Amino acid sequence: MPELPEVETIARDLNRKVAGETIVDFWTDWPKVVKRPNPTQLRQGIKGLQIRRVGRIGKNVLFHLSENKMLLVHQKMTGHLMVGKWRIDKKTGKVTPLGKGALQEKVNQYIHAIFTLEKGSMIALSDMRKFARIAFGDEEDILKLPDINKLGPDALSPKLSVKEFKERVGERSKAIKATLMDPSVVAGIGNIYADDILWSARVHPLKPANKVTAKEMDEIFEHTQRILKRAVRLRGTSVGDYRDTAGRKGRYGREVLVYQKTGDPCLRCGTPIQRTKVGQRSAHFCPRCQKL
DNA sequence: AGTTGTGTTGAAGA
DNA sequence: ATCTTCAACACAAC
Repeated sequence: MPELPEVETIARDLNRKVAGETIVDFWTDWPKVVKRPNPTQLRQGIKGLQIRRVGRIGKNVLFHLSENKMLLVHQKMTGHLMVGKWRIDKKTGKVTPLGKGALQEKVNQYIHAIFTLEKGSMIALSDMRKFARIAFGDEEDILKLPDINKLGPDALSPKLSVKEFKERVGERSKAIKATLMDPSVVAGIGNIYADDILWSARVHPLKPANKVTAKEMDEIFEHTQRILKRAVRLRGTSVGDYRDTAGRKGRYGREVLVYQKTGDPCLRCGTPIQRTKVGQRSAHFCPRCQKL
């Protein structure tokens, strides 16, 4: 479940580990993972390009490459990029991690794409549910893709003011939780953090966004910043199968406030946490603290 | 053994 | 236009 803090962690790790390296090969056993152009063209086009820098916009990982090329990876629900070494059996498509450690864990074994680097290490995409997508091309074309172009401001962008946040979020009539999670409104907030943010701000997840008071909106903005930054420091959440580039878990999961804590006492008032549906996603909240 | 739920988000349907 | 539902896919838990 890579949300903003998880993607940020991965992008930073990658920048530290592979910036300056040259890509010499690409392999996949799941052609659909390459959204554009196609696996063959990606393989040919990316050979010999150097990774200049790795960054992030919303939940997209962006590799800035030489010759003004760009590689975009969206990890979607269960995807995560790792750096290490693997043996690829090209006949059976079986990928085996070399060496011991976290990369041996089952959750890290659903590898469907690998970029080989000049010095022998690899960037691998493990994705159990195969929702992740890769795009490659000229930087200007990649940045024009709706994946990037349609995104609202990044939730942690220093340029995002309370005023703009209020204007964008407050004009929607759908539930505040669904609005916070809508990437075209604000980019980066997913289910886990939306639940924790709304609990912290004491706002009911089903309250229509345009009915949220100015004061509540201030609280939501404040807690969005605070919680996401804290989660970045803790290297994200691993409730399910998220792992960092070393295949290791994040630590925010240990201190989740309400997400998936149905029946547990509210940390403020002790009332059991309830679970409901917003859209077709679960939402967890305290029926006493969080007002409609 | 079948049903239900799981992070995302685009596209289709209303 | 705007909101809701579904689909992509695999697996664990009940």
